[in-house]
Amino acid sequence: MRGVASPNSTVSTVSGKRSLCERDSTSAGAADDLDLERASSRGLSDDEDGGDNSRKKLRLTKDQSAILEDSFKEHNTLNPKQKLALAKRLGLGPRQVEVWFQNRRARTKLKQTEVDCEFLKRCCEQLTEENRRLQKEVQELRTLKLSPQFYMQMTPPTTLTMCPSCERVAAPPSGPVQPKPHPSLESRSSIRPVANNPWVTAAVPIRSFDAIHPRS
DNA sequence: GTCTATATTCCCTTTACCTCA
DNA sequence: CATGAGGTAAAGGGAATATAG
Repeated sequence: MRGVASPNSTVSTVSGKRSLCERDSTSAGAADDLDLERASSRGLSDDEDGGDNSRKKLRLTKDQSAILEDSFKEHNTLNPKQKLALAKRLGLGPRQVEVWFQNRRARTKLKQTEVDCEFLKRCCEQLTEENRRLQKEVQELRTLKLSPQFYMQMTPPTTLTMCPSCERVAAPPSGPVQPKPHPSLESRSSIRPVANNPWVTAAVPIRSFDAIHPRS
């Protein structure tokens, strides 16, 4: 929910939206020395100094940053009262405090996105490795099946029932145990029988992992 | 009860400034 | 000293929400 604060917001930030340029007088206090310091270090030219609408990049002091951080830890959004109190305490404008919180939330989000990204990357790596291992296993089994000895011992081909939507194999019809069918299959009749003949599957081209993911 | 205008806040993107290697 | 990269304060715009008339 947005705009939580607006109902009892008797305090308006002068021009409604934006304009930090017109900082309220309270902001002059603590940042005074800082501003002076910066002004001197930047060597402001005389012509743009006076009625400037140029941005002044304010660097928050360590104390200000620490207080803001503490406040952010408590609650990452502010209601108008809290904002005003904090602004007063810091000697900043309410809009500055608001903007700081917005930027802080953005930083938090960015960091979280990075963490999530790392996590997904690791998941992907693990799955890739698992896939590689399974491919190898399939290859080995196929080699085994192709040997004459295996062929002689083979039972007659059976059929599997596969769910057309999720492609899950339901159950071998002639198996000793009849597991419960896939729930979605109970009311469906479009069941596609899949041959379990080893020679049939061979017709499906199985690309090796390296073929799919060529390495440079 | 519905509509509309206004105010406020939020998020996202961009810009501008500052610091540091 | 100049410069480019990275960090971040601030601006601008759009969307959502609340409220008053």
